[in-house]
Amino acid sequence: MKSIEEQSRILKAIAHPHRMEIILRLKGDGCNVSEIQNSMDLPQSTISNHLLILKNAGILSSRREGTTVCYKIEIEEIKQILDILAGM
Amino acid sequence: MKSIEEQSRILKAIAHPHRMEIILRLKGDGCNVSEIQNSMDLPQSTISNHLLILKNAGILSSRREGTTVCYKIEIEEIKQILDILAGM
DNA sequence: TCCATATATTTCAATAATTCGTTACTATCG
DNA sequence: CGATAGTAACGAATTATTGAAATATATGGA
Repeated sequence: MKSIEEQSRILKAIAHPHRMEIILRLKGDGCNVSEIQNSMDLPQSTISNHLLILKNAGILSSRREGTTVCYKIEIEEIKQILDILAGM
Repeated sequence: MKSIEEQSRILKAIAHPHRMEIILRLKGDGCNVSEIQNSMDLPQSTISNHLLILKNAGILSSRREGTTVCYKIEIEEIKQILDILAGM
């Protein structure tokens, strides 16, 4: 069971419009960075930065697949939280 | 259905250890500010500021009861989200 | 009205987050 | 090996958040 500090670090990582969009995209099939970039009108470095923040928070993992990198949601509960928010 | 921006504004308001503790206290019976202050070792102005942030986000409402002020959680979903986090 | 208690507001310094251009790395292909 | 595509890291400018002291306001009672 995580401490309040850990819980709030996770929440803070999600609590940003761009990062929420990124997670929503990863919830479906989308996986590599280019796809995310193409669907969001932001510079590559900005997307990469947000991905790193989510990864450092333990929310995403990444693995290289040849020349691209595939990101994936590691914490199931994150999806539940986004679902609750989406239904508000 | 709220926009991503609105959703992230709500999340951002919760995503702070002090504010999460405040919400946890309000989930139970606790209600007025002094009780919260006494159970958390923080200056009054700090608590008051956090309460304001939560109120501005629409998460809490307040009503005066004589000399004290009673706060209450207005968004049920917030409790669900905290429950999910607590179970992680 | 004056006081004591409860809560809110203002304000400021310190710190942290955000964005994005540029540069560096990594893997594949010819 | 050199070129190219995908991604990460660096660094600087801007903006947001945090915590707390000082101050203000509200309420009820003497």
